[in-house]
Amino acid sequence: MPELPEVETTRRGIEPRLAGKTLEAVEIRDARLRWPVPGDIGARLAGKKLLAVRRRGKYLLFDFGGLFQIVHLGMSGSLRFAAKNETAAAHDHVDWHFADGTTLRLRDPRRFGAVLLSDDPPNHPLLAHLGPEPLRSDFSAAYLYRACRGRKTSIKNLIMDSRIVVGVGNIYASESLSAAGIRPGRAAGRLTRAECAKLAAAVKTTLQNAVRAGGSSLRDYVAANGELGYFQLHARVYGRAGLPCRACGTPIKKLATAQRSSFYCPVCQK
DNA sequence: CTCCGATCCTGATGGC
DNA sequence: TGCCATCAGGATCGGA
Repeated sequence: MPELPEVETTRRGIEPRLAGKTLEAVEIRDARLRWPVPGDIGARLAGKKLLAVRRRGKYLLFDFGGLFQIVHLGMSGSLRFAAKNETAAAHDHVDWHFADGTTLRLRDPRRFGAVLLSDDPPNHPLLAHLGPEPLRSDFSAAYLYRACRGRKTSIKNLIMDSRIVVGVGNIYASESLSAAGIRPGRAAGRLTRAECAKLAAAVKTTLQNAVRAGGSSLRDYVAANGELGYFQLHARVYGRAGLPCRACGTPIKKLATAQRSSFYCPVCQK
Protein backbone atom coordinates (compact mmCIF):
# COMPACT_ATOMS: atom_id res chain seq x y z
CA MET A 1 0.00 0.00 0.00
CA PRO A 2 2.43 2.63 1.04
CA GLU A 3 4.10 4.60 -1.68
CA LEU A 4 6.64 7.34 -1.10
CA PRO A 5 4.25 9.86 0.50
CA GLU A 6 2.95 7.32 3.00
CA VAL A 7 6.44 6.17 3.87
CA GLU A 8 7.66 9.76 4.23
CA THR A 9 4.65 10.62 6.38
CA THR A 10 5.43 7.63 8.55
CA ARG A 11 9.04 8.75 8.83
CA ARG A 12 8.03 12.26 9.85
CA GLY A 13 5.61 10.86 12.35
CA ILE A 14 8.00 8.57 14.14
CA GLU A 15 11.34 10.34 14.00
CA PRO A 16 10.53 13.18 16.41
CA ARG A 17 9.35 10.74 19.04
CA LEU A 18 12.23 8.31 18.64
CA ALA A 19 15.39 10.18 17.70
CA GLY A 20 17.88 10.27 20.53
CA LYS A 21 16.20 7.47 22.44
CA THR A 22 17.85 4.23 23.42
CA LEU A 23 16.41 0.97 22.23
CA GLU A 24 15.90 -1.46 25.06
CA ALA A 25 14.45 -4.56 23.42
CA VAL A 26 12.90 -5.88 20.24
CA GLU A 27 9.93 -8.15 20.64
CA ILE A 28 9.42 -10.37 17.62
CA ARG A 29 5.92 -11.77 17.84
CA ASP A 30 5.83 -13.24 14.36
CA ALA A 31 9.03 -13.29 12.32
CA ARG A 32 7.32 -14.29 9.09
CA LEU A 33 7.57 -11.35 6.73
CA ARG A 34 8.91 -11.34 3.17
CA TRP A 35 12.11 -12.56 4.74
CA PRO A 36 12.26 -13.78 8.32
CA VAL A 37 12.96 -11.01 10.81
CA PRO A 38 16.51 -11.73 12.01
CA GLY A 39 16.35 -13.40 15.39
CA ASP A 40 19.39 -11.54 16.66
CA ILE A 41 18.00 -8.10 15.86
CA GLY A 42 17.31 -7.36 19.51
CA ALA A 43 20.70 -8.56 20.63
CA ARG A 44 22.40 -6.40 18.05
CA LEU A 45 20.38 -3.24 18.61
CA ALA A 46 19.64 -3.26 22.32
CA GLY A 47 21.41 -0.49 24.19
CA LYS A 48 22.00 1.52 21.02
CA LYS A 49 20.72 5.04 20.55
CA LEU A 50 18.54 5.73 17.53
CA LEU A 51 20.11 8.75 15.86
CA ALA A 52 17.66 9.34 13.02
CA VAL A 53 15.04 7.74 10.82
CA ARG A 54 15.83 8.26 7.14
CA ARG A 55 14.11 7.21 3.97
CA ARG A 56 15.40 5.85 0.67
CA GLY A 57 12.60 5.21 -1.79
CA LYS A 58 10.03 3.20 0.12
CA TYR A 59 12.59 1.94 2.62
CA LEU A 60 12.86 3.37 6.12
CA LEU A 61 16.38 3.40 7.50
CA PHE A 62 16.72 3.48 11.27
CA ASP A 63 20.17 4.86 11.95
CA PHE A 64 21.68 3.35 15.09
CA GLY A 65 25.13 4.72 14.32
CA GLY A 66 27.08 2.34 12.15
CA LEU A 67 24.23 -0.14 12.19
CA PHE A 68 21.01 0.40 10.31
CA GLN A 69 17.64 -1.24 10.54
CA ILE A 70 15.90 -1.38 7.17
CA VAL A 71 12.10 -1.47 7.25
CA HIS A 72 9.86 -1.89 4.22
CA LEU A 73 6.09 -1.73 4.65
CA GLY A 74 5.27 -3.84 1.60
CA MET A 75 1.62 -3.69 0.59
CA SER A 76 -0.05 -3.67 3.95
CA GLY A 77 2.52 -2.66 6.54
CA SER A 78 2.05 0.15 9.02
CA LEU A 79 3.92 1.55 12.00
CA ARG A 80 2.30 3.12 15.01
CA PHE A 81 3.02 3.84 18.62
CA ALA A 82 1.41 1.38 20.98
CA ALA A 83 -0.10 2.83 24.12
CA LYS A 84 1.10 1.47 27.43
CA ASN A 85 -0.34 -2.00 28.06
CA GLU A 86 -2.03 -1.97 24.66
CA THR A 87 -2.21 -5.61 23.70
CA ALA A 88 -1.00 -6.68 20.30
CA ALA A 89 -3.57 -7.67 17.72
CA ALA A 90 -3.40 -10.11 14.85
CA HIS A 91 -0.59 -9.35 12.41
CA ASP A 92 1.30 -7.17 14.88
CA HIS A 93 4.66 -8.69 14.05
CA VAL A 94 7.26 -6.63 15.89
CA ASP A 95 7.48 -4.22 18.83
CA TRP A 96 10.45 -1.96 19.51
CA HIS A 97 10.66 -1.01 23.17
CA PHE A 98 12.60 2.14 23.96
CA ALA A 99 14.13 2.97 27.31
CA ASP A 100 11.66 5.76 28.06
CA GLY A 101 8.70 3.40 27.64
CA THR A 102 7.84 4.29 24.06
CA THR A 103 6.79 1.30 21.96
CA LEU A 104 6.81 1.30 18.18
CA ARG A 105 4.69 -1.44 16.63
CA LEU A 106 4.72 -2.96 13.14
CA ARG A 107 1.57 -4.49 11.70
CA ASP A 108 1.62 -6.24 8.33
CA PRO A 109 -1.29 -8.56 7.46
CA ARG A 110 -0.05 -9.54 4.01
CA ARG A 111 3.51 -10.01 5.17
CA PHE A 112 5.16 -8.49 2.12
CA GLY A 113 7.10 -6.12 4.32
CA ALA A 114 10.60 -6.56 5.70
CA VAL A 115 12.73 -5.82 8.75
CA LEU A 116 16.45 -6.29 8.14
CA LEU A 117 19.79 -5.10 9.46
CA SER A 118 22.67 -3.63 7.50
CA ASP A 119 25.86 -1.79 8.33
CA ASP A 120 25.95 -0.34 4.82
CA PRO A 121 22.43 0.30 3.42
CA PRO A 122 23.52 1.92 0.13
CA ASN A 123 25.23 -1.33 -0.78
CA HIS A 124 22.58 -3.62 0.58
CA PRO A 125 21.26 -5.84 -2.26
CA LEU A 126 17.78 -4.34 -1.89
CA LEU A 127 18.97 -0.76 -2.15
CA ALA A 128 22.07 -0.93 -4.28
CA HIS A 129 20.32 -0.59 -7.63
CA LEU A 130 17.74 2.01 -6.74
CA GLY A 131 17.27 4.98 -9.04
CA PRO A 132 17.13 8.64 -8.00
CA GLU A 133 14.74 10.11 -5.48
CA PRO A 134 11.85 11.68 -7.40
CA LEU A 135 11.85 14.86 -5.32
CA ARG A 136 15.53 15.55 -5.86
CA SER A 137 17.04 17.38 -8.77
CA ASP A 138 18.77 14.36 -10.27
CA PHE A 139 15.33 13.11 -11.26
CA SER A 140 14.92 15.63 -14.07
CA ALA A 141 13.33 16.02 -17.48
CA ALA A 142 16.63 15.20 -19.15
CA TYR A 143 17.19 12.15 -16.94
CA LEU A 144 13.71 10.78 -17.62
CA TYR A 145 13.98 11.36 -21.36
CA ARG A 146 17.28 9.54 -21.39
CA ALA A 147 15.87 6.67 -19.34
CA CYS A 148 13.03 6.29 -21.85
CA ARG A 149 15.30 5.90 -24.88
CA GLY A 150 14.79 2.58 -26.58
CA ARG A 151 12.28 1.34 -24.03
CA LYS A 152 9.23 -0.45 -25.34
CA THR A 153 7.59 -0.96 -21.98
CA SER A 154 4.74 1.35 -21.06
CA ILE A 155 5.58 4.67 -19.49
CA LYS A 156 3.58 3.65 -16.45
CA ASN A 157 5.66 0.52 -15.97
CA LEU A 158 8.79 2.55 -16.47
CA ILE A 159 8.08 5.12 -13.77
CA MET A 160 7.11 2.32 -11.39
CA ASP A 161 10.50 0.67 -11.93
CA SER A 162 12.57 1.48 -8.85
CA ARG A 163 15.76 1.28 -10.90
CA ILE A 164 14.50 4.26 -12.91
CA VAL A 165 13.02 6.27 -10.05
CA VAL A 166 12.04 5.23 -6.54
CA GLY A 167 8.83 5.69 -4.62
CA VAL A 168 6.27 5.78 -7.43
CA GLY A 169 3.69 3.03 -7.00
CA ASN A 170 0.49 2.16 -8.80
CA ILE A 171 -1.57 5.04 -7.47
CA TYR A 172 0.86 7.89 -7.95
CA ALA A 173 1.91 6.54 -11.35
CA SER A 174 -1.66 6.92 -12.59
CA GLU A 175 -2.06 10.26 -10.85
CA SER A 176 1.20 11.66 -12.24
CA LEU A 177 0.40 10.54 -15.78
CA SER A 178 -2.98 12.17 -15.46
CA ALA A 179 -1.40 15.43 -14.32
CA ALA A 180 1.02 15.24 -17.26
CA GLY A 181 -1.70 14.48 -19.83
CA ILE A 182 -0.06 11.21 -20.92
CA ARG A 183 -1.79 7.84 -21.27
CA PRO A 184 -0.37 5.09 -19.08
CA GLY A 185 -0.13 2.60 -21.95
CA ARG A 186 2.11 4.72 -24.16
CA ALA A 187 5.45 3.14 -25.03
CA ALA A 188 8.08 4.92 -22.96
CA GLY A 189 10.42 5.27 -25.90
CA ARG A 190 7.84 7.23 -27.87
CA LEU A 191 7.47 10.08 -25.41
CA THR A 192 8.80 13.40 -26.61
CA ARG A 193 11.28 15.49 -24.71
CA ALA A 194 8.48 17.87 -23.79
CA GLU A 195 6.31 15.05 -22.51
CA CYS A 196 9.13 13.73 -20.36
CA ALA A 197 9.60 17.21 -18.94
CA LYS A 198 5.91 17.44 -18.13
CA LEU A 199 5.91 14.00 -16.56
CA ALA A 200 8.99 14.54 -14.42
CA ALA A 201 7.42 17.76 -13.13
CA ALA A 202 4.07 16.03 -12.58
CA VAL A 203 5.66 13.22 -10.57
CA LYS A 204 7.30 15.79 -8.31
CA THR A 205 4.21 17.90 -7.73
CA THR A 206 1.95 14.88 -7.30
CA LEU A 207 4.21 13.34 -4.67
CA GLN A 208 4.86 16.67 -2.99
CA ASN A 209 1.14 17.38 -2.69
CA ALA A 210 0.56 13.92 -1.25
CA VAL A 211 3.36 14.39 1.28
CA ARG A 212 1.78 17.69 2.26
CA ALA A 213 -1.63 16.00 2.63
CA GLY A 214 0.02 13.34 4.77
CA GLY A 215 1.64 15.99 6.88
CA SER A 216 -1.67 17.62 7.60
CA SER A 217 -3.08 14.26 8.66
CA LEU A 218 -0.13 13.67 10.98
CA ARG A 219 -1.65 15.58 13.84
CA ASP A 220 -4.38 12.96 14.10
CA TYR A 221 -2.13 10.03 14.11
CA VAL A 222 -1.37 9.92 17.79
CA ALA A 223 -5.07 9.35 18.32
CA ALA A 224 -5.82 5.97 19.78
CA ASN A 225 -6.83 4.29 16.58
CA GLY A 226 -4.66 6.34 14.26
CA GLU A 227 -2.44 4.42 11.98
CA LEU A 228 0.39 6.40 10.64
CA GLY A 229 0.79 7.52 7.08
CA TYR A 230 -2.57 6.73 5.59
CA PHE A 231 -4.72 9.55 4.41
CA GLN A 232 -7.41 10.40 1.97
CA LEU A 233 -6.18 11.02 -1.52
CA HIS A 234 -8.21 13.35 -3.68
CA ALA A 235 -7.62 11.23 -6.75
CA ARG A 236 -7.73 12.68 -10.25
CA VAL A 237 -8.18 9.27 -11.84
CA TYR A 238 -7.14 6.43 -9.54
CA GLY A 239 -10.07 4.21 -8.58
CA ARG A 240 -12.47 6.46 -10.51
CA ALA A 241 -13.35 4.23 -13.49
CA GLY A 242 -16.61 5.38 -15.03
CA LEU A 243 -16.70 8.57 -12.99
CA PRO A 244 -16.38 11.92 -14.75
CA CYS A 245 -12.94 13.38 -15.34
CA ARG A 246 -12.54 16.33 -12.99
CA ALA A 247 -11.34 18.47 -15.89
CA CYS A 248 -13.62 17.59 -18.81
CA GLY A 249 -16.33 15.26 -17.49
CA THR A 250 -15.49 12.33 -19.75
CA PRO A 251 -15.81 8.97 -17.95
CA ILE A 252 -12.45 7.76 -16.64
CA LYS A 253 -11.21 4.58 -18.28
CA LYS A 254 -9.63 1.62 -16.53
CA LEU A 255 -6.83 -0.26 -18.18
CA ALA A 256 -6.29 -3.74 -16.75
CA THR A 257 -2.87 -5.22 -17.33
CA ALA A 258 -1.40 -8.12 -15.41
CA GLN A 259 -3.37 -7.69 -12.20
CA ARG A 260 -2.46 -4.00 -11.95
CA SER A 261 -4.96 -1.46 -13.10
CA SER A 262 -4.34 1.96 -14.54
CA PHE A 263 -6.81 4.81 -14.80
CA TYR A 264 -6.87 7.67 -17.28
CA CYS A 265 -9.04 10.20 -19.04
CA PRO A 266 -9.26 9.31 -22.73
CA VAL A 267 -9.71 12.96 -23.66
CA CYS A 268 -7.24 14.79 -21.41
CA GLN A 269 -4.49 12.21 -21.79
CA LYS A 270 -2.86 11.56 -25.16
C1' DC B 1 19.20 -6.88 -21.70
C1' DT B 2 14.14 -6.27 -21.89
C1' DC B 3 9.52 -7.46 -21.10
C1' DC B 4 5.68 -9.66 -19.04
C1' DG B 5 3.21 -12.86 -16.24
C1' DA B 6 3.21 -15.47 -12.03
C1' DT B 7 3.88 -15.26 -7.32
C1' DC B 8 4.33 -14.55 -2.12
C1' DC B 9 0.02 -13.53 1.72
C1' DT B 10 -4.39 -11.99 4.04
C1' DG B 11 -8.50 -9.16 4.14
C1' DA B 12 -12.27 -6.47 2.14
C1' DT B 13 -15.86 -6.36 -1.00
C1' DG B 14 -19.54 -7.62 -4.05
C1' DG B 15 -22.44 -11.00 -6.56
C1' DC B 16 -25.41 -14.81 -6.20
C1' DT C 1 -26.15 -15.42 6.08
C1' DG C 2 -22.82 -18.09 3.52
C1' DC C 3 -19.86 -18.99 -0.09
C1' DC C 4 -16.97 -17.87 -3.81
C1' DA C 5 -14.43 -14.98 -6.95
C1' DT C 6 -12.00 -10.86 -7.47
C1' DC C 7 -9.04 -7.31 -6.24
C1' DA C 8 -5.63 -4.66 -3.32
C1' DG C 9 -1.13 0.86 -2.86
C1' DG C 10 5.22 -4.01 -3.77
C1' DA C 11 8.87 -6.17 -5.67
C1' DT C 12 11.25 -10.31 -7.18
C1' DC C 13 11.74 -14.18 -10.13
C1' DG C 14 11.90 -16.94 -14.29
C1' DG C 15 10.73 -17.86 -19.00
C1' DA C 16 10.30 -16.04 -23.64
